[in-house]
Amino acid sequence: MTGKTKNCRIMIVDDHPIFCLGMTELINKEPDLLVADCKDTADKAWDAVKKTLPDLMIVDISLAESNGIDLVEDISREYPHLPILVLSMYDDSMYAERALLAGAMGYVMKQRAISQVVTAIRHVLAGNVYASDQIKEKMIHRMINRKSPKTGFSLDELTNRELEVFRLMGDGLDSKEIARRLNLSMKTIGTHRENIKKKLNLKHYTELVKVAVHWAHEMKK
Amino acid sequence: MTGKTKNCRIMIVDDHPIFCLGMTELINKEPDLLVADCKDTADKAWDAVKKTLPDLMIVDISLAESNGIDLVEDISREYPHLPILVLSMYDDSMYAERALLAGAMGYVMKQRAISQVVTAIRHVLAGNVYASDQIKEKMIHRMINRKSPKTGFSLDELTNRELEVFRLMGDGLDSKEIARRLNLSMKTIGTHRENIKKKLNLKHYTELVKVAVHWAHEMKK
DNA sequence: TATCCTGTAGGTGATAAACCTAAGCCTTCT
DNA sequence: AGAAGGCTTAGGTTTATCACCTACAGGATA
Repeated sequence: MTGKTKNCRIMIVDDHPIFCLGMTELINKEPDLLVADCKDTADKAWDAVKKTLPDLMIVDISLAESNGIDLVEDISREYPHLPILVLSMYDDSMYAERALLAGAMGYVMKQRAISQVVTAIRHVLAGNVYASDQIKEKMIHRMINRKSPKTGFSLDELTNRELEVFRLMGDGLDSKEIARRLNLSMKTIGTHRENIKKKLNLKHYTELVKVAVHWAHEMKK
Repeated sequence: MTGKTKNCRIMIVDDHPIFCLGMTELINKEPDLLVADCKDTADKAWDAVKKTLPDLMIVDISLAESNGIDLVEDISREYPHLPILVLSMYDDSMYAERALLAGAMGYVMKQRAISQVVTAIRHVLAGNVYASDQIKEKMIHRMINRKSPKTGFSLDELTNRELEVFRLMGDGLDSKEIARRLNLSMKTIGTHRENIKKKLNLKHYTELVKVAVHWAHEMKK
Protein backbone atom coordinates (compact mmCIF):
# COMPACT_ATOMS: atom_id res chain seq x y z
CA MET A 1 0.00 0.00 0.00
CA THR A 2 2.04 2.91 1.23
CA GLY A 3 5.70 2.82 0.55
CA LYS A 4 6.53 5.44 3.07
CA THR A 5 5.62 3.83 6.37
CA LYS A 6 7.61 0.66 5.87
CA ASN A 7 11.00 1.61 7.10
CA CYS A 8 12.48 -1.44 8.77
CA ARG A 9 13.69 -4.18 6.44
CA ILE A 10 13.95 -7.65 7.93
CA MET A 11 15.75 -10.71 6.65
CA ILE A 12 14.59 -14.17 7.72
CA VAL A 13 16.94 -17.15 7.74
CA ASP A 14 15.06 -20.40 8.25
CA ASP A 15 14.82 -23.65 6.35
CA HIS A 16 11.15 -24.25 7.07
CA PRO A 17 9.32 -22.59 4.18
CA ILE A 18 5.95 -22.58 5.86
CA PHE A 19 7.38 -21.03 8.95
CA CYS A 20 8.92 -18.31 6.79
CA LEU A 21 5.58 -17.72 5.21
CA GLY A 22 3.94 -17.32 8.60
CA MET A 23 6.70 -15.07 9.81
CA THR A 24 6.43 -12.91 6.72
CA GLU A 25 2.69 -12.64 7.12
CA LEU A 26 3.11 -11.70 10.74
CA ILE A 27 5.73 -9.08 10.13
CA ASN A 28 4.16 -7.48 7.09
CA LYS A 29 1.00 -6.92 9.07
CA GLU A 30 2.94 -4.42 11.13
CA PRO A 31 2.83 -1.04 9.43
CA ASP A 32 6.46 -0.19 9.99
CA LEU A 33 8.04 -3.59 9.36
CA LEU A 34 8.79 -5.35 6.13
CA VAL A 35 10.31 -8.70 5.25
CA ALA A 36 12.96 -7.92 2.69
CA ASP A 37 14.23 -11.44 2.12
CA CYS A 38 14.00 -15.06 3.20
CA LYS A 39 16.94 -17.46 2.96
CA ASP A 40 17.18 -21.09 3.91
CA THR A 41 20.90 -21.58 4.33
CA ALA A 42 23.67 -19.72 6.08
CA ASP A 43 25.60 -19.24 2.85
CA LYS A 44 22.72 -17.69 0.98
CA ALA A 45 21.96 -15.50 3.95
CA TRP A 46 25.53 -14.33 4.14
CA ASP A 47 25.52 -13.38 0.45
CA ALA A 48 22.24 -11.58 0.80
CA VAL A 49 23.38 -9.61 3.81
CA LYS A 50 26.40 -8.36 1.92
CA LYS A 51 24.24 -7.25 -0.95
CA THR A 52 21.40 -5.59 0.90
CA LEU A 53 22.11 -4.81 4.48
CA PRO A 54 18.84 -5.36 6.35
CA ASP A 55 17.83 -3.57 9.54
CA LEU A 56 17.18 -6.77 11.43
CA MET A 57 17.88 -10.45 10.99
CA ILE A 58 15.78 -13.29 12.30
CA VAL A 59 17.78 -16.51 12.33
CA ASP A 60 16.75 -20.06 13.06
CA ILE A 61 19.36 -21.71 15.19
CA SER A 62 19.13 -25.11 13.56
CA LEU A 63 19.68 -24.77 9.87
CA ALA A 64 20.36 -27.73 7.68
CA GLU A 65 23.94 -28.07 6.53
CA SER A 66 25.27 -25.59 9.04
CA ASN A 67 24.33 -24.13 12.30
CA GLY A 68 22.75 -20.79 12.96
CA ILE A 69 25.09 -19.92 15.78
CA ASP A 70 28.07 -19.71 13.48
CA LEU A 71 26.12 -17.49 11.16
CA VAL A 72 25.20 -15.21 14.04
CA GLU A 73 28.81 -15.08 15.10
CA ASP A 74 30.07 -14.21 11.65
CA ILE A 75 27.47 -11.60 10.97
CA SER A 76 27.68 -9.89 14.30
CA ARG A 77 31.43 -9.67 13.96
CA GLU A 78 31.19 -8.17 10.51
CA TYR A 79 28.14 -6.00 11.15
CA PRO A 80 28.12 -5.26 14.86
CA HIS A 81 25.22 -2.85 14.57
CA LEU A 82 22.92 -5.24 12.75
CA PRO A 83 20.61 -6.65 15.43
CA ILE A 84 19.87 -10.38 15.27
CA LEU A 85 16.96 -12.21 16.81
CA VAL A 86 17.43 -15.96 17.13
CA LEU A 87 14.49 -18.30 16.90
CA SER A 88 14.62 -21.89 18.00
CA MET A 89 12.38 -24.76 18.77
CA TYR A 90 14.70 -25.91 21.48
CA ASP A 91 13.56 -25.33 25.00
CA ASP A 92 17.10 -25.21 26.09
CA SER A 93 18.82 -22.36 27.83
CA MET A 94 22.15 -23.64 26.63
CA TYR A 95 21.28 -22.77 23.07
CA ALA A 96 19.98 -19.41 24.17
CA GLU A 97 23.18 -18.64 25.95
CA ARG A 98 25.26 -19.65 23.01
CA ALA A 99 23.16 -17.52 20.74
CA LEU A 100 23.44 -14.45 22.92
CA LEU A 101 27.15 -14.94 23.48
CA ALA A 102 27.57 -15.27 19.74
CA GLY A 103 26.16 -11.82 19.32
CA ALA A 104 22.42 -12.23 19.02
CA MET A 105 20.27 -9.60 20.67
CA GLY A 106 17.36 -11.87 21.40
CA TYR A 107 16.24 -15.47 21.71
CA VAL A 108 12.69 -16.73 21.36
CA MET A 109 11.31 -20.21 21.14
CA LYS A 110 9.14 -20.99 18.17
CA GLN A 111 6.45 -22.35 20.42
CA ARG A 112 5.85 -18.92 21.81
CA ALA A 113 2.76 -16.93 20.99
CA ILE A 114 2.78 -14.64 18.02
CA SER A 115 2.49 -11.60 20.21
CA GLN A 116 5.63 -12.55 22.03
CA VAL A 117 7.56 -12.85 18.81
CA VAL A 118 6.46 -9.37 17.79
CA THR A 119 7.44 -8.10 21.20
CA ALA A 120 10.84 -9.69 20.80
CA ILE A 121 11.31 -8.03 17.44
CA ARG A 122 10.42 -4.65 18.87
CA HIS A 123 12.73 -5.12 21.82
CA VAL A 124 15.65 -6.05 19.65
CA LEU A 125 14.98 -3.24 17.21
CA ALA A 126 14.97 -0.81 20.09
CA GLY A 127 18.41 -2.02 21.04
CA ASN A 128 17.36 -4.09 24.02
CA VAL A 129 18.14 -7.72 24.72
CA TYR A 130 15.21 -10.08 24.66
CA ALA A 131 15.30 -13.43 26.44
CA SER A 132 13.25 -15.32 28.99
CA ASP A 133 13.80 -14.64 32.66
CA GLN A 134 15.09 -18.14 33.12
CA ILE A 135 17.80 -17.64 30.55
CA LYS A 136 18.78 -14.24 31.84
CA GLU A 137 19.07 -15.57 35.34
CA LYS A 138 21.21 -18.46 34.22
CA MET A 139 23.54 -16.12 32.39
CA ILE A 140 23.84 -13.85 35.38
CA HIS A 141 24.67 -16.85 37.53
CA ARG A 142 27.42 -17.72 35.15
CA MET A 143 28.75 -14.18 35.23
CA ILE A 144 28.91 -14.23 38.99
CA ASN A 145 30.57 -17.60 39.25
CA ARG A 146 33.09 -16.56 36.70
CA LYS A 147 34.57 -13.17 37.24
CA SER A 148 35.19 -12.49 33.62
CA PRO A 149 32.43 -12.64 31.03
CA LYS A 150 34.38 -14.85 28.68
CA THR A 151 33.50 -14.66 25.08
CA GLY A 152 32.51 -17.88 23.45
CA PHE A 153 31.46 -21.01 25.23
CA SER A 154 32.87 -21.88 28.57
CA LEU A 155 34.43 -25.21 27.71
CA ASP A 156 37.73 -23.40 27.75
CA GLU A 157 37.26 -23.02 31.47
CA LEU A 158 37.85 -26.71 31.89
CA THR A 159 41.25 -27.96 32.92
CA ASN A 160 43.00 -30.56 30.82
CA ARG A 161 42.04 -33.36 33.13
CA GLU A 162 38.45 -32.24 33.24
CA LEU A 163 38.35 -32.01 29.50
CA GLU A 164 39.69 -35.54 29.27
CA VAL A 165 36.99 -36.85 31.57
CA PHE A 166 34.43 -34.81 29.68
CA ARG A 167 35.53 -36.28 26.39
CA LEU A 168 35.33 -39.83 27.68
CA MET A 169 31.86 -39.14 28.97
CA GLY A 170 30.99 -37.95 25.52
CA ASP A 171 31.93 -41.36 24.23
CA GLY A 172 29.29 -42.88 26.45
CA LEU A 173 31.62 -44.27 29.10
CA ASP A 174 30.34 -44.38 32.66
CA SER A 175 32.35 -43.20 35.62
CA LYS A 176 33.64 -46.62 36.50
CA GLU A 177 35.01 -47.21 33.03
CA ILE A 178 36.59 -43.76 32.92
CA ALA A 179 38.24 -44.41 36.26
CA ARG A 180 39.58 -47.71 34.98
CA ARG A 181 40.99 -46.19 31.81
CA LEU A 182 42.68 -43.30 33.56
CA ASN A 183 43.83 -45.42 36.48
CA LEU A 184 42.03 -43.22 38.93
CA SER A 185 39.58 -43.69 41.74
CA MET A 186 35.94 -43.32 40.91
CA LYS A 187 35.92 -40.68 43.58
CA THR A 188 38.25 -38.59 41.53
CA ILE A 189 36.08 -38.94 38.49
CA GLY A 190 33.16 -37.88 40.63
CA THR A 191 35.01 -34.77 41.73
CA HIS A 192 35.91 -33.89 38.17
CA ARG A 193 32.34 -34.47 37.13
CA GLU A 194 31.05 -32.13 39.79
CA ASN A 195 33.55 -29.46 38.85
CA ILE A 196 32.65 -29.71 35.19
CA LYS A 197 28.98 -29.46 36.02
CA LYS A 198 29.60 -26.38 38.07
CA LYS A 199 31.70 -24.73 35.41
CA LEU A 200 29.18 -25.43 32.69
CA ASN A 201 26.26 -24.64 34.96
CA LEU A 202 24.53 -27.96 34.46
CA LYS A 203 21.93 -29.38 36.76
CA HIS A 204 22.35 -33.13 36.78
CA TYR A 205 24.27 -36.02 35.38
CA THR A 206 21.99 -36.61 32.40
CA GLU A 207 22.37 -33.06 31.18
CA LEU A 208 26.12 -33.35 31.58
CA VAL A 209 26.19 -36.46 29.45
CA LYS A 210 24.09 -34.73 26.86
CA VAL A 211 26.43 -31.80 26.55
CA ALA A 212 29.45 -34.07 26.53
CA VAL A 213 28.00 -36.18 23.74
CA HIS A 214 27.04 -33.13 21.74
CA TRP A 215 30.46 -31.70 22.09
CA ALA A 216 32.24 -34.95 21.35
CA HIS A 217 30.17 -35.38 18.27
CA GLU A 218 30.94 -31.88 17.12
CA MET A 219 34.66 -32.34 17.61
CA LYS A 220 34.76 -35.40 15.41
CA LYS A 221 33.45 -33.55 12.40
CA MET B 1 -10.93 -32.71 -9.61
CA THR B 2 -11.87 -30.52 -6.74
CA GLY B 3 -15.21 -28.84 -6.60
CA LYS B 4 -15.32 -25.16 -7.28
CA THR B 5 -17.30 -24.46 -4.14
CA LYS B 6 -14.78 -23.61 -1.48
CA ASN B 7 -15.64 -26.17 1.07
CA CYS B 8 -12.90 -28.37 2.27
CA ARG B 9 -12.49 -27.51 5.92
CA ILE B 10 -9.07 -28.23 7.38
CA MET B 11 -8.01 -28.40 11.00
CA ILE B 12 -4.39 -27.76 11.95
CA VAL B 13 -2.85 -29.21 15.10
CA ASP B 14 0.52 -27.69 15.84
CA ASP B 15 2.04 -25.92 18.79
CA HIS B 16 4.10 -23.47 16.77
CA PRO B 17 1.82 -20.45 16.30
CA ILE B 18 3.83 -18.93 13.51
CA PHE B 19 3.90 -22.16 11.62
CA CYS B 20 0.11 -22.31 11.96
CA LEU B 21 -0.11 -18.82 10.59
CA GLY B 22 1.97 -19.75 7.57
CA MET B 23 0.01 -22.91 7.01
CA THR B 24 -3.25 -21.02 7.21
CA GLU B 25 -2.02 -18.45 4.76
CA LEU B 26 -0.89 -21.14 2.40
CA ILE B 27 -4.11 -23.11 2.53
CA ASN B 28 -6.49 -20.20 2.33
CA LYS B 29 -4.80 -19.07 -0.83
CA GLU B 30 -6.20 -22.17 -2.49
CA PRO B 31 -9.72 -21.46 -3.75
CA ASP B 32 -11.24 -24.70 -2.57
CA LEU B 33 -9.50 -25.08 0.76
CA LEU B 34 -10.17 -23.39 4.07
CA VAL B 35 -8.57 -23.59 7.47
CA ALA B 36 -11.44 -24.13 9.87
CA ASP B 37 -9.48 -24.29 13.10
CA CYS B 38 -6.02 -24.35 14.67
CA LYS B 39 -5.28 -26.16 17.91
CA ASP B 40 -2.04 -26.47 19.82
CA THR B 41 -2.65 -29.55 21.95
CA ALA B 42 -4.02 -33.01 21.35
CA ASP B 43 -6.80 -32.50 23.88
CA LYS B 44 -8.07 -29.30 22.33
CA ALA B 45 -7.86 -30.87 18.90
CA TRP B 46 -9.82 -33.86 20.06
CA ASP B 47 -12.58 -31.67 21.46
CA ALA B 48 -12.69 -29.59 18.33
CA VAL B 49 -12.91 -32.61 16.07
CA LYS B 50 -15.90 -33.89 17.98
CA LYS B 51 -17.64 -30.56 17.67
CA THR B 52 -16.97 -29.75 14.04
CA LEU B 53 -15.83 -32.65 11.98
CA PRO B 54 -13.29 -31.25 9.50
CA ASP B 55 -12.60 -32.70 6.08
CA LEU B 56 -8.88 -32.99 6.69
CA MET B 57 -6.54 -32.80 9.63
CA ILE B 58 -2.95 -31.66 9.55
CA VAL B 59 -1.11 -32.82 12.64
CA ASP B 60 2.34 -32.05 13.93
CA ILE B 61 3.94 -35.18 15.25
CA SER B 62 5.75 -33.55 18.13
CA LEU B 63 3.30 -31.68 20.27
CA ALA B 64 4.18 -30.46 23.69
CA GLU B 65 2.52 -32.34 26.52
CA SER B 66 1.52 -35.25 24.35
CA ASN B 67 2.50 -36.87 21.14
CA GLY B 68 0.91 -36.51 17.78
CA ILE B 69 1.03 -40.20 16.95
CA ASP B 70 -1.39 -41.04 19.71
CA LEU B 71 -3.70 -38.33 18.49
CA VAL B 72 -3.56 -39.73 14.98
CA GLU B 73 -4.26 -43.18 16.32
CA ASP B 74 -7.25 -42.06 18.35
CA ILE B 75 -8.78 -39.97 15.65
CA SER B 76 -8.33 -42.43 12.86
CA ARG B 77 -9.92 -45.11 15.00
CA GLU B 78 -12.89 -42.95 15.81
CA TYR B 79 -13.20 -41.29 12.42
CA PRO B 80 -11.72 -43.70 9.89
CA HIS B 81 -12.80 -41.61 6.94
CA LEU B 82 -11.20 -38.40 8.18
CA PRO B 83 -7.89 -38.14 6.32
CA ILE B 84 -4.89 -37.02 8.32
CA LEU B 85 -1.68 -35.53 7.04
CA VAL B 86 1.22 -35.63 9.46
CA LEU B 87 3.84 -32.92 9.45
CA SER B 88 7.13 -33.28 11.19
CA MET B 89 10.46 -31.64 11.48
CA TYR B 90 12.10 -35.02 11.86
CA ASP B 91 13.91 -36.31 8.86
CA ASP B 92 13.38 -39.84 9.91
CA SER B 93 11.53 -42.55 8.09
CA MET B 94 10.77 -44.23 11.35
CA TYR B 95 8.47 -41.46 12.41
CA ALA B 96 6.87 -41.53 9.02
CA GLU B 97 6.27 -45.23 9.28
CA ARG B 98 4.77 -44.92 12.69
CA ALA B 99 2.55 -42.09 11.59
CA LEU B 100 1.25 -44.04 8.61
CA LEU B 101 0.77 -47.18 10.64
CA ALA B 102 -1.16 -45.13 13.18
CA GLY B 103 -3.62 -44.19 10.48
CA ALA B 104 -2.24 -41.08 8.83
CA MET B 105 -2.67 -40.80 5.09
CA GLY B 106 0.42 -38.74 4.50
CA TYR B 107 3.72 -37.62 5.96
CA VAL B 108 5.67 -34.52 5.01
CA MET B 109 8.66 -32.89 6.54
CA LYS B 110 8.36 -29.27 7.49
CA GLN B 111 11.53 -28.46 5.63
CA ARG B 112 9.83 -29.30 2.39
CA ALA B 113 8.88 -26.64 -0.10
CA ILE B 114 5.48 -25.08 0.10
CA SER B 115 4.45 -26.61 -3.19
CA GLN B 116 5.15 -30.07 -1.85
CA VAL B 117 2.97 -29.48 1.16
CA VAL B 118 0.11 -28.44 -1.08
CA THR B 119 0.69 -31.51 -3.22
CA ALA B 120 0.56 -33.67 -0.13
CA ILE B 121 -2.71 -32.11 0.95
CA ARG B 122 -4.22 -32.74 -2.47
CA HIS B 123 -3.01 -36.32 -2.50
CA VAL B 124 -4.44 -37.07 0.89
CA LEU B 125 -7.72 -35.38 0.09
CA ALA B 126 -8.01 -37.48 -3.04
CA GLY B 127 -7.70 -40.58 -0.91
CA ASN B 128 -4.12 -41.39 -1.80
CA VAL B 129 -1.22 -41.97 0.52
CA TYR B 130 1.54 -39.39 0.41
CA ALA B 131 5.07 -40.17 1.55
CA SER B 132 8.56 -40.00 0.18
CA ASP B 133 9.83 -42.84 -1.97
CA GLN B 134 12.38 -43.69 0.66
CA ILE B 135 9.71 -44.21 3.27
CA LYS B 136 7.48 -46.21 0.99
CA GLU B 137 10.33 -48.47 0.06
CA LYS B 138 11.27 -49.03 3.64
CA MET B 139 7.75 -49.99 4.53
CA ILE B 140 7.58 -52.44 1.67
CA HIS B 141 10.85 -53.98 2.77
CA ARG B 142 9.44 -54.40 6.20
CA MET B 143 6.37 -56.10 4.81
CA ILE B 144 8.44 -58.57 2.85
CA ASN B 145 10.71 -59.79 5.59
CA ARG B 146 8.76 -59.45 8.79
CA LYS B 147 11.61 -60.73 10.94
CA SER B 148 14.67 -58.71 10.11
CA PRO B 149 17.90 -59.77 11.79
CA LYS B 150 18.52 -56.27 13.19
CA THR B 151 22.11 -55.28 12.90
CA GLY B 152 23.40 -53.29 15.82
CA PHE B 153 20.39 -51.48 17.20
CA SER B 154 17.21 -50.66 15.46
CA LEU B 155 14.97 -48.11 17.00
CA ASP B 156 12.07 -49.72 15.20
CA GLU B 157 11.89 -52.21 18.01
CA LEU B 158 10.84 -49.53 20.43
CA THR B 159 7.21 -48.99 21.25
CA ASN B 160 5.74 -45.53 20.87
CA ARG B 161 6.00 -44.85 24.56
CA GLU B 162 9.54 -46.06 24.73
CA LEU B 163 10.46 -43.88 21.81
CA GLU B 164 8.95 -40.91 23.54
CA VAL B 165 10.98 -41.54 26.67
CA PHE B 166 14.04 -42.09 24.54
CA ARG B 167 13.55 -38.80 22.76
CA LEU B 168 13.18 -36.89 26.00
CA MET B 169 16.34 -38.49 27.29
CA GLY B 170 18.02 -37.26 24.14
CA ASP B 171 17.05 -33.77 25.17
CA GLY B 172 19.08 -34.22 28.33
CA LEU B 173 16.15 -34.63 30.66
CA ASP B 174 16.67 -36.89 33.64
CA SER B 175 14.16 -39.52 34.68
CA LYS B 176 12.47 -37.30 37.23
CA GLU B 177 11.83 -34.59 34.70
CA ILE B 178 10.57 -37.05 32.11
CA ALA B 179 8.20 -38.54 34.66
CA ARG B 180 6.92 -35.07 35.49
CA ARG B 181 6.36 -34.14 31.87
CA LEU B 182 4.55 -37.34 31.00
CA ASN B 183 2.65 -37.45 34.26
CA LEU B 184 4.04 -40.85 35.12
CA SER B 185 5.79 -42.44 38.04
CA MET B 186 9.56 -42.47 37.98
CA LYS B 187 9.19 -46.21 38.32
CA THR B 188 7.51 -46.37 34.96
CA ILE B 189 10.24 -44.34 33.35
CA GLY B 190 12.72 -46.72 34.92
CA THR B 191 10.93 -49.67 33.40
CA HIS B 192 10.87 -48.05 30.00
CA ARG B 193 14.53 -47.23 30.33
CA GLU B 194 15.41 -50.81 31.12
CA ASN B 195 13.36 -52.09 28.22
CA ILE B 196 14.97 -49.63 25.84
CA LYS B 197 18.39 -50.63 27.07
CA LYS B 198 17.59 -54.28 26.50
CA LYS B 199 16.19 -53.69 23.04
CA LEU B 200 19.12 -51.57 21.96
CA ASN B 201 21.62 -53.84 23.63
CA LEU B 202 23.15 -51.16 25.82
CA LYS B 203 25.05 -51.78 29.00
CA HIS B 204 24.40 -48.88 31.32
CA TYR B 205 22.61 -45.60 31.72
CA THR B 206 25.41 -43.43 30.39
CA GLU B 207 25.57 -45.34 27.14
CA LEU B 208 21.83 -45.08 26.81
CA VAL B 209 21.95 -41.33 27.21
CA LYS B 210 24.70 -41.15 24.65
CA VAL B 211 22.73 -43.02 22.03
CA ALA B 212 19.62 -41.02 22.79
CA VAL B 213 21.47 -37.73 22.46
CA HIS B 214 23.13 -38.79 19.27
CA TRP B 215 19.88 -39.84 17.78
CA ALA B 216 18.01 -36.76 18.95
CA HIS B 217 20.72 -34.55 17.57
CA GLU B 218 20.68 -36.26 14.24
CA MET B 219 16.96 -36.25 13.81
CA LYS B 220 16.20 -32.79 15.04
CA LYS B 221 16.32 -30.24 12.39
C1' DT C 1 -9.98 -69.01 26.14
C1' DA C 2 -5.28 -68.61 26.38
C1' DT C 3 -1.45 -65.81 25.22
C1' DC C 4 1.37 -62.17 24.08
C1' DC C 5 2.35 -57.17 24.02
C1' DT C 6 2.12 -52.62 26.03
C1' DG C 7 2.00 -49.39 29.61
C1' DT C 8 1.84 -48.88 34.23
C1' DA C 9 4.08 -49.23 38.84
C1' DG C 10 5.75 -51.25 43.53
C1' DG C 11 9.82 -53.39 46.26
C1' DT C 12 14.61 -54.20 47.29
C1' DG C 13 19.52 -54.19 47.35
C1' DA C 14 23.43 -52.35 45.03
C1' DT C 15 25.42 -48.54 43.12
C1' DA C 16 26.37 -44.11 41.88
C1' DA C 17 25.50 -39.19 42.25
C1' DA C 18 25.77 -35.06 45.12
C1' DC C 19 28.05 -32.58 48.40
C1' DC C 20 31.83 -31.72 51.71
C1' DT C 21 36.49 -31.80 52.99
C1' DA C 22 41.37 -31.93 52.32
C1' DA C 23 46.10 -33.16 51.15
C1' DG C 24 50.08 -33.05 47.91
C1' DC C 25 51.80 -30.62 44.05
C1' DC C 26 52.49 -27.27 41.07
C1' DT C 27 52.71 -22.12 39.52
C1' DT C 28 52.75 -17.33 40.30
C1' DC C 29 52.91 -13.17 42.77
C1' DT C 30 54.65 -10.14 46.42
C1' DA D 1 61.17 -17.24 50.77
C1' DG D 2 56.61 -17.36 51.87
C1' DA D 3 51.85 -16.79 50.64
C1' DA D 4 48.14 -17.63 47.58
C1' DG D 5 45.70 -20.06 44.45
C1' DG D 6 44.69 -23.53 41.05
C1' DC D 7 45.04 -28.56 39.64
C1' DT D 8 44.66 -33.36 40.64
C1' DT D 9 43.75 -36.65 43.64
C1' DA D 10 40.60 -39.07 46.86
C1' DG D 11 38.02 -40.22 51.40
C1' DG D 12 33.32 -39.88 53.98
C1' DT D 13 28.37 -39.38 54.24
C1' DT D 14 23.90 -38.86 52.65
C1' DT D 15 20.65 -39.17 49.24
C1' DA D 16 18.96 -40.42 44.87
C1' DT D 17 18.44 -43.60 41.40
C1' DC D 18 19.88 -47.59 38.83
C1' DA D 19 19.22 -52.45 37.97
C1' DC D 20 16.50 -56.22 38.45
C1' DC D 21 12.25 -58.55 39.70
C1' DT D 22 7.49 -58.98 40.02
C1' DA D 23 2.73 -57.83 38.82
C1' DC D 24 -1.56 -56.32 36.87
C1' DA D 25 -4.89 -54.24 33.58
C1' DG D 26 -6.28 -53.56 28.90
C1' DG D 27 -5.98 -54.58 24.17
C1' DA D 28 -4.75 -57.39 20.37
C1' DT D 29 -4.35 -61.92 18.60
C1' DA D 30 -4.50 -66.54 17.69
